[in-house]
Amino acid sequence: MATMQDVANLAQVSLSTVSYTLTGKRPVSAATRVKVEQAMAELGFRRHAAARALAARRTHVLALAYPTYGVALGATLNEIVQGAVEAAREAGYELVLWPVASTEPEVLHELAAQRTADGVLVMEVALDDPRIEAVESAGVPCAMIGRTQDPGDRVWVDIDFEDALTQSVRHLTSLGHRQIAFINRAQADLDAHYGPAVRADEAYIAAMHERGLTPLAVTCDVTPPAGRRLAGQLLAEHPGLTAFIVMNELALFGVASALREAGRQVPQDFSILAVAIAEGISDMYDRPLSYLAAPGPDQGRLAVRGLLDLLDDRTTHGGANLRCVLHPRSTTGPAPAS
Amino acid sequence: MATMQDVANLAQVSLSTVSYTLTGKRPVSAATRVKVEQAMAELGFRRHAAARALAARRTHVLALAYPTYGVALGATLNEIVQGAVEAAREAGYELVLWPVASTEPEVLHELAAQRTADGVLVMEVALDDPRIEAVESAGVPCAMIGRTQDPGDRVWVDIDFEDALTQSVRHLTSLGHRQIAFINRAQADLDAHYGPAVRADEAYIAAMHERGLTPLAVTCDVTPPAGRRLAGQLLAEHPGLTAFIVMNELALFGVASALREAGRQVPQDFSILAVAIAEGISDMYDRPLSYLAAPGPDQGRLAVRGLLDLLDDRTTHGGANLRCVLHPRSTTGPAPAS
DNA sequence: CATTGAGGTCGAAGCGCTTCGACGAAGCGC
DNA sequence: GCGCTTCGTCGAAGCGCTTCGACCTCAATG
Repeated sequence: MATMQDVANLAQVSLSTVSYTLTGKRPVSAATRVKVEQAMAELGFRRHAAARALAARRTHVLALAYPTYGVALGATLNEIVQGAVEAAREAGYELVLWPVASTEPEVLHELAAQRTADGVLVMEVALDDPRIEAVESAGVPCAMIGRTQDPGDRVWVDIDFEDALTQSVRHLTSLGHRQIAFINRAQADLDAHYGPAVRADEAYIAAMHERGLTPLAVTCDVTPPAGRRLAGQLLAEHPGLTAFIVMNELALFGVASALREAGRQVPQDFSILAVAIAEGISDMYDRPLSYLAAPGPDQGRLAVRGLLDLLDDRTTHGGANLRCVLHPRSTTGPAPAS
Repeated sequence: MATMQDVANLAQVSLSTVSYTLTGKRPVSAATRVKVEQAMAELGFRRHAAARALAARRTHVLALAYPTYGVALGATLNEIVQGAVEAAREAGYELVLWPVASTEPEVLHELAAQRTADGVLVMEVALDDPRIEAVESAGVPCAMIGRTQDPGDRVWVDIDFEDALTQSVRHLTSLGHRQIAFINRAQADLDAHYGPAVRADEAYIAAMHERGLTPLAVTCDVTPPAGRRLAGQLLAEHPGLTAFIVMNELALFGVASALREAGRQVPQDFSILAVAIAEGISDMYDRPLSYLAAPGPDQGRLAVRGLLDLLDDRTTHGGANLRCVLHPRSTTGPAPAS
């Protein structure tokens, strides 16, 4: 592999000049720049990442810690990753993923302490997440996707679940629905103080109460059969229901089955509104789904920007609460005349 | 952050002695070891990854390149990642994920050329995948999960789809089924020469012909509604069908809906056998699913081992074709008497 | 016309580790 | 008791970069 010295020799300039052409931290004449660039091209030169990191005290790597709990990196998470990768690349950083269970923050601490990354994005943050402390105690800056109970002046990017659920209830009530059930994530998420589940739950209940309606909030495992079973049961026990708000990627598909089996036509007899899901998921549905789009790519992008600001102490700390955009398509309609 | 010199000072030994206690590449007396370890603990010392990588010419990082096409890192891919992470950690390596579209091998080349990883695992390999060349041309060893048309003497770990489909057809025919359809991945996968889709298709057809049966192989988008639509159509057009072999994580759930809607009881009237899916998916099904378990964790583990062998030139090149294990549970049963 | 300052380049000093050669102190066979 | 190897330790030479201070040149300034 060609080193910078090789490039310098071939271009007949000094080592440092090559470095400055690359970093742009000092001016370099056009003529020299051309010589150097030709030499680099000829040798197929690439900076050695470790050497650069050591000398510059900066790795140009950002890590994204995602929990390996549950089934998989779903579509929503995937969107976040995409956004983060793009934003990082634009700034000359690489993004790497650290699959680390949220139950083993020590592993995260180890990783961070080795300084292989300049900053860490922590994903799927619980309200009292030990991982934040694990990273920060290693002296590595960190940004949250989601947020803890008290984020302080840390960098975070979250979805505005209060707004999302308020919008959902408003949309459905404006269509005349009164008995609206909310199908949340799994009970385990609620128990683990997983922010989205907790906040959505509270916001839904508040929004219903505000309108003098009786909330019906339930949790559901993130699988199609669980959704089907649960929805079937709800339909049987609450015959007056006319709409579901679903914040559960996979249960969504089971809910659709249950409605078909119960002989309910969507949206004539029944409305379904999906909350905070990726566009990709909405396309997987069998008809144009009414949904509130999760701002996945923006979450990733903003989190990276915030983290980079922190690194370069362009001090714009603080958080962003991103709103979901309502896309009313054909699974929500006027409440049936009872 | 404490450096190795700090540790050496505190322990009153030389820098190199500290290094040798850590690497074990030269003997260190028990007394010294204790002193050094105490000093390290006291200072909270951790090796600086970049410095180590530069000096040792080894980053102790393995990268896993996974394509960002499609919806997400599904359960199967997740399993592979888990296995790989574990195997890497056991060997003192870190695993990082590189989300890189398979359509932009240049990005992969760039990444590899910077030598931020000692080796690259390439996932979801197509039969003619440009990514392999992209990595190898940067002088970085690479291992495949899946394999190209001609893997040469490269390291690869694949699923034995020939065997899996043969087992599937055998299992169902031994139960008396004669009209068995095969629901493969998406047409796009077949068009992209994605190995699993291609090999499974061929193997299914061969296995059916061998038994004098007429194959019915179809492709299906990886979504529940696509599965439902397709299965519904197949049931209508081929009333004699009594079994589906499904190699499509999400379509599986749609297939189940279609059967319910067609009034077919599983397994009395109809059998479903899922192929090469993660255990996690089988648990998501609404009854004990008959399936051939994908050896996900083993794939990841073996690929990492193979790659590490390559790095340390413990020359055990070559590939491994892993078999799926049949778990006959309650979605397959004797063919209905016609 | 001397003075300043910016543009452009170079040499050298590290960054925090690994590893090589060297060296004294044991331990061994004969 | 002699050389021999092995053990345990040290000092120093890098690994391939970034960056600082220094230096030279050539306007522009008053």
